Amino acid sequence: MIYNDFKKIVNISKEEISGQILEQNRDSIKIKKEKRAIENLIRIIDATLAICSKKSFQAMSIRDLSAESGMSRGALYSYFTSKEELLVLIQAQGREIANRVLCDQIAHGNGPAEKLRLGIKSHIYLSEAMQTWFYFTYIEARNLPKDEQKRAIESELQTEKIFIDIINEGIQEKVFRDENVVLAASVIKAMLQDWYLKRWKYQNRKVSVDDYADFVINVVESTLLIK
Amino acid sequence: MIYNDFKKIVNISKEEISGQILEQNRDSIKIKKEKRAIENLIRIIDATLAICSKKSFQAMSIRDLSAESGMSRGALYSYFTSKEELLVLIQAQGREIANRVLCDQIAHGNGPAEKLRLGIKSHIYLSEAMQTWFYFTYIEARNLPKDEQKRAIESELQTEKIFIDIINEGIQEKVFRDENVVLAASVIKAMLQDWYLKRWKYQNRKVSVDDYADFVINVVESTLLIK
DNA sequence: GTCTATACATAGATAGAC
DNA sequence: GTCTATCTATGTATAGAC
Repeated sequence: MIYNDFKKIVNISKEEISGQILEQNRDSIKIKKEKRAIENLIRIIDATLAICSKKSFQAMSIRDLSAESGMSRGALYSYFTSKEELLVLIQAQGREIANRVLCDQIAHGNGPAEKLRLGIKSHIYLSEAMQTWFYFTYIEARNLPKDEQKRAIESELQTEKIFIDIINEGIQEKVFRDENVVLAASVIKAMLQDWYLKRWKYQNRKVSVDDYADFVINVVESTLLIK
Repeated sequence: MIYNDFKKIVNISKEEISGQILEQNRDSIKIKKEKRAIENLIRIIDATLAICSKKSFQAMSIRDLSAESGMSRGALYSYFTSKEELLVLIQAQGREIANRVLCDQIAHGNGPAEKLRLGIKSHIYLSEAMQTWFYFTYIEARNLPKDEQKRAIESELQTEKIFIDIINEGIQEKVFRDENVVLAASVIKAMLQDWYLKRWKYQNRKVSVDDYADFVINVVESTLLIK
C-alpha cells in the first residue's frame, strides 16, 4: 500500500461525505438543488477546517466563516440552523468516513500480525490525508453538546476495539506475547494520534508519513511479537 | 519512588507557584498585601482549572469565573488586566513547575536505563498530581498569543530533549539499540501525554498510575533495551 | 480591596429586499 | 438562494461607591 493510492480513496470518499450530510440533515438544510447544496457544503466545511487549524471553533465567528467561504452570513444559515449544529455536522461526518475507510482497509489483512501492521499504517495514512479533519475532531470534541460528546467517545473506543481484537487474535494464535491487551491498544492509539496532533513538529523535522508509520510498527512489534 | 511521596513534592511546589506568579506580575496585580494576594490567586487559578476541565477557556466567561471563585467581576480584574493575561499567567507558571520537578527527579538516576525509567515514571506521576493543570496547558496552548505560543512549543521540545539525551547516552554506552532517537523520544512523549489527555478512559477502566507507567516502560524497554 | 452598576464591543441569528 | 441591514444577547472591562 502506497500513500498516494490511499489519498485517492479518501478523496473519493470525501465527495460522498457532503452528499451524506445533505441526506441526513434534510430538515435543517433549506437548499433544494442537490448539486448546489453539496458544492456549498464543501465550501463551508473547507473554510471551517481552514480557520480552525489556526484558532478554536468558538473563536471563529460567523463573520470569519462568511469571509473565508465567500458566502454571506445570511446564506450560511441556509445550510445549518446554528453554529453548534455546524460543529456537530462536521464531526459526525468526519467520524463516519474515518471509521469506514479504516475498516475497509483492515479487512484486506491476512493474520493478526499483518492486520496489525495494516491497521497502524492505514490509520496514519488516513489521518495524514484528512489531517485538518482529524485535528478538528479531536480538539473540538469537548465543545460538542453532551449527547454528541458521547458519540465521539464511542467512536474513539470503537477504533481502539479494532486493535484490541487484532491483538487478542494474535495472542490466541501464539504470535503475540500475552501482554495487557487494553493498555497495548491504548498506547498504539496514543502514538497514532500524535501524528496528526503534532503535525508542526514532524513537518519541521522532515519526518515522512512512512518514517513515522514504520517506527510505530517497530515499537509495537518489539512489544508484542514473539520471535 | 511511590506516588504518594511524589504528590507531596508537588503540593509544596504548588504553594510556591502563586508566590512566583505574584513576583513576576507585580505590575499587573494591584493587590499590595502579599498574603491576601496569594490566597486569592490560588482561588482564581483553582476555579479556572475546575471550569476549564468541563469547557474551554474561551467558553468560560468572567461571570462564570466570578461565580466559581466567589469573587466579584470587579475584584477579579485586580489580579489580571485581561482574560488573556490570566491564560498566559496560568500556563507560564504550570510549565515552569513541571519542568523543574521533572529535572530534579531525573538527576537522581544512575545510568541511562534507570534514568529513562525514572523520567517516564516521574512524568506520569507529575501529570497525575497536576492533572487539570497539564490538561489545561495542553488543550489551551493554541489560544495563547503568538509569542507565548512559541514559549509553549519550546517547553514541549525541552521536555522531549530530556528523553533524547538519555537515549543518546544509552546508545553510546551500548545498553540501548541504535534506533531513531528523535522518533523514540516523540512516541514516548505521546504515550506520556495520553495519561492526562484521556483520563476519563483510564479512570473508567480502573487503570492505576503504576499500571500505566509500568506498561509504558515495558514498551519503551522492549524497543530500546539490548538484552 | 471589593462591590455594584454600567459602558462598550462583538457575536449569533433573523427579516425582508432582490 | 443570496444579500444587506438589524435585532438581541452575551461578554469583557471599567468607574465609582463603600
